[in-house]
Amino acid sequence: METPSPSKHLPAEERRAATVEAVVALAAQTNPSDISTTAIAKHMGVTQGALFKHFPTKESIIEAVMGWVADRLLARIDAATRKAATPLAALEAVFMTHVEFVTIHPGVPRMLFGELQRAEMSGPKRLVQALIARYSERVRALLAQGKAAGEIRTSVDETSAALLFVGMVQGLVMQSLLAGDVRQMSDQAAGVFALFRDALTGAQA
Amino acid sequence: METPSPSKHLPAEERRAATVEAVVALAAQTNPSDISTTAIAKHMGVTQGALFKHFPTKESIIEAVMGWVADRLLARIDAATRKAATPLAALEAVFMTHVEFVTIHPGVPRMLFGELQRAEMSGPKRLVQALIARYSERVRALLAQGKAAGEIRTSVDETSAALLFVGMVQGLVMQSLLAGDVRQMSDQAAGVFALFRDALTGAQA
DNA sequence: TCCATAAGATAGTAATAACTTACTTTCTTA
DNA sequence: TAAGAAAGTAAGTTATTACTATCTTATGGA
Repeated sequence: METPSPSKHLPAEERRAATVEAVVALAAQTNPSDISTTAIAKHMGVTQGALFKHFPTKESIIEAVMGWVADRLLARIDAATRKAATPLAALEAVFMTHVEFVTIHPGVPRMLFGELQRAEMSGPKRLVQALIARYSERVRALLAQGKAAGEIRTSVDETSAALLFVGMVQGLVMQSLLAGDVRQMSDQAAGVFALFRDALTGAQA
Repeated sequence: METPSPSKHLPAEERRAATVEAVVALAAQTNPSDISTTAIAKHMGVTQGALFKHFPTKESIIEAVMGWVADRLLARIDAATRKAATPLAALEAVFMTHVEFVTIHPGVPRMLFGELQRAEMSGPKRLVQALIARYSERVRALLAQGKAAGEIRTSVDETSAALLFVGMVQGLVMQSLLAGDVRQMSDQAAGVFALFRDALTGAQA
């Protein structure tokens, strides 16, 4: 379970990074809401108190994790967008990239959702809201470009389509939770996106 | 916050029902994972220990809540199905009924999702899995009927469409969490379902 | 080589969790 | 109307939580 454990002492920056990765790894197996600081520390092969040499609070750890997620996910989908030939192809690439990301880090969507439904406005929650806002903005932009390029019907409501887009990911995540297995996601993703594309382009009966 | 409080002593059956309703009410405002037995009891105007006169464990309380949800939700969507003229109309009625249910009980989908991502196979989790299985089965049956009636393209993959269906609800729930307001859901629901219908029927460009 | 400091270990703290025990109040009914 | 059962209270228990104070060890530069 523990990391290969390089040396016992790590410079602060690396220890912080290792902490974030430990949380992401734990979230893949455990309910995010009962990831304790003790569990994080044990996963890193370090005592619990040591964590607080690098983070003032547990919340700041979660905040770092959310920042990590936002950076990585947005970078990936931006890269996917750049490589795509058309807006519609970009939407598909973004979707597949997102699904792949979730497949690699199955705990991430659970953590995002968990933070979102927190009642009080915490630092982590703010980061998640910002991430989703930026993500939706990109999806909407691609939808608009697709309309301009004549790839997408102009009658399509962009707000609804963007919501449907993120809903598809949520649906796949839920399905993987039901099956207790994350690998099938990629297969199902193609079929689901095909339906989405039909809705956008106007499918043939 | 507390219930109008009828009398201090309630027969066991009513107390159990009141407990379930208290949890559902609390989940609307609080993160389900930190609904304590103390909070439940306080919301009912009763001491914490009193709960354990009626439930052996906290898990059994959650289990009762999940049973309550399954009964009510399935009854509602079955009623909606019966009233609808065609399979496609039934799908829309089921969707709108589901959204309405979530609007009335905003904490319910959070609880379901929270139980689903529990690692160990608990009693509540089993009930949620059963609920979703039965729900998906109904959706799939309507899709098949729609195909037979010529309302839905035969090329539509039923598994993907069913997944998309539940994903739509998830997406709406996430959106309501972002907005911190559940009322807009019903409005957005119509637009999202319109896209879904386009995908099923083959929309006109 | 030695020492200042960064990083970690050990062993605490108070708060809160679910659950229990011993006792009391209310309701039912013979 | 009195007795027994059902329902509730008050005050505990143990375990776990995030966090901290004190002490030890490893690392890198002069």
